[in-house]
Amino acid sequence: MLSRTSQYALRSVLFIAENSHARRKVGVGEVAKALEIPKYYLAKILRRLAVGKLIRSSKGPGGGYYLNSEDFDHPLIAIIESVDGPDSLKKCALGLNTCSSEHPCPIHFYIGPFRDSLLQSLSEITVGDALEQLKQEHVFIDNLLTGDEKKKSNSDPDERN
Amino acid sequence: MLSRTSQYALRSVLFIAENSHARRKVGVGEVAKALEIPKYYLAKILRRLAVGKLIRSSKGPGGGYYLNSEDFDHPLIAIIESVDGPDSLKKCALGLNTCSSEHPCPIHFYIGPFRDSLLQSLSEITVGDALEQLKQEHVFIDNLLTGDEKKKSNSDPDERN
DNA sequence: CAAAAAAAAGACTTCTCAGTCCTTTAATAA
DNA sequence: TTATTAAAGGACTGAGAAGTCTTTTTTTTG
Repeated sequence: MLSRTSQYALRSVLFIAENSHARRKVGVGEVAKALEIPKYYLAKILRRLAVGKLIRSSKGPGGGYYLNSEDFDHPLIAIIESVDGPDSLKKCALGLNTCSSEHPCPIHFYIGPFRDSLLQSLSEITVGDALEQLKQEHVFIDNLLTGDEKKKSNSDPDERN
Repeated sequence: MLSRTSQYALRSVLFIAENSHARRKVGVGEVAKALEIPKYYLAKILRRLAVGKLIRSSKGPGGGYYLNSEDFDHPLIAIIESVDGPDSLKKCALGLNTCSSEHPCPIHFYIGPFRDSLLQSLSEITVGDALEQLKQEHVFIDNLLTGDEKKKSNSDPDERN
């Protein structure tokens, strides 16, 4: 469905969004540990995201990754395409290069609508939207690994971890 | 979306269904050529399908692959799972092993419904259904490669090729 | 300025999927 | 019963994704 790389990317961006701002950045190690992603592999992914201007980075002590306000407006699809290449979702959808609405294969009929609406969702939903959704569900992105739900009573997100 | 292997598998089963019966079997070479699938790779896939009792095979002269009447009742998902392993579609959907309705990630909300209906479609639609669909569209499965539509005026399917 | 901290860069390994080829087994037919 | 035909089985290769490690660059701060 989604490559592991783009799953990592999506989760990381959401985690960084939850846990950072221009004055409180998060490092690769922190993200890797929280989301249980191989650290050095994650570093590469974050670099690609930073090059694509989907997240920000700064070097040196106190450095790390963070989002600025515009970055919350990127659609989720941008993150996927940034790490997996453009059209990665579109081209892997059917497999038949000549399968189309004019020459539909039976699979086309079932998969087509699914892929289209998935694509539309991912293009509409922004990082900010997704974050909002998490908040409404009282879920932190890094909780999804263990399944234990942190109480949202702790006010300062910087205190987590 | 679907692995290339399961795409090969689906198309092959439909092709075999269209072009064979217990007394007129088709060989790997024939399928491979018609569907433009690497022959030796296809052989492996067909073997897995045969072991999974989704298609039949017989050795020796006049041998090859074919479907018997029960085989038309298998849902398409069975073919996919037979070659890609069980739950291949379910588990690749989100990537998060603990993502569930109780602990939904934001992607879950957007992907979930589509994936569920896709999964349901693939579980409902049988090989026979898909074949019916093709017939209604006046399409042969091996036409989907080139896009040129064969006229369905030729009555005996054995005559094709 | 020097030391430390963190990302950036790049070389390298590992694993899985896809694809190829060769040998063996089983079934048919002459 | 022997030759032929086709699947079954297994060894091997290649490409790309995923993962690891080391060195370099940049930035901060004492």
